Amino acid sequence: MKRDYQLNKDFPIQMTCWVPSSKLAPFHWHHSFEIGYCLEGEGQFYFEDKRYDVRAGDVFVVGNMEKHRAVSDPARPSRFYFVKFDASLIGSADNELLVPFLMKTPQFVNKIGGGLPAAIAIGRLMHGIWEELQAEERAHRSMIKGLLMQACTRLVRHYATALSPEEWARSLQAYKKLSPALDCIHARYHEHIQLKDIAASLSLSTSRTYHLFKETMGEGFKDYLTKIRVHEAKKGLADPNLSITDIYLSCGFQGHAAFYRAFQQIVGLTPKAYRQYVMTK
DNA sequence: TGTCACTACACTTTGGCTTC
DNA sequence: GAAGCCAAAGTGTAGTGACA
Repeated sequence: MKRDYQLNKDFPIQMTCWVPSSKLAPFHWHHSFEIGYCLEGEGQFYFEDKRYDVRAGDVFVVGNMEKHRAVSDPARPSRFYFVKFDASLIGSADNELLVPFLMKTPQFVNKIGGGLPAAIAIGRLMHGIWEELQAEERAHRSMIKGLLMQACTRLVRHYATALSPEEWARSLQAYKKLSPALDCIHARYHEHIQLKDIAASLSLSTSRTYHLFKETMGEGFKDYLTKIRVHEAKKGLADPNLSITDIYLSCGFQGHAAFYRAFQQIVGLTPKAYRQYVMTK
């Protein structure tokens, strides 16, 4: 099934049933949060430098802008439910539910093994969301939101033991504080924005903003901004009618050299090679 | 149009320190 | 503990040219 990363602003949730290729694809990422549930088969799931074996029943937690990719075992291809959603969908009700998606420490384990109670419960909830999305019965959006919040609550309870209450509260507080800056970046990535602009939106110094950003997001401002721009460029490259020049200019890159370097560094392919890769899929 | 290479310079990042 | 200030180091970008 084709993966489309555009979420409906009206109801920002999307679910797909996906079979990863047996060939290792380039890393991808998105602004939305994501929960994956392996229905069957085997394979591997990669997050930057982390690698997890995949079995039926496993649950995977993907934070926003977290680079990830999956590969199927050729003999036993894996099949997943993936639900993507915007933070606004559940954050407006209870910000604490977002914390498992914001944990960026190297010790964080993205996988919840299939036999664990949290994975079993989340698997049931994912089936429920899928059925609601297929049936589209009256008030299905409320039902889906409820199921998603239950799934996030299971994640919160599962991961609660990984952090002390103080660390948990600090993580949440930092995200709340940084939230206007993240909104600003996502609204203005195509402009020539700088750290000082983000600092201004938070009424903090650039130095303090840098430290806050790094602590909360696990990476620097520039890296985060470049990832968003490359992500948008990838979407543009999927359209053969757009020239590469138009694409990089519309994504906020000031010149072709900067674009090519950033794209190759993050995706591992040149823009042209990536376009060919997408067209042959 | 796409890619690569180079330089100068602006900007970001980092760490230490101070203040509140 | 949170936040700001500062300076040095590191990094990225703009601009340009060459080549396929």
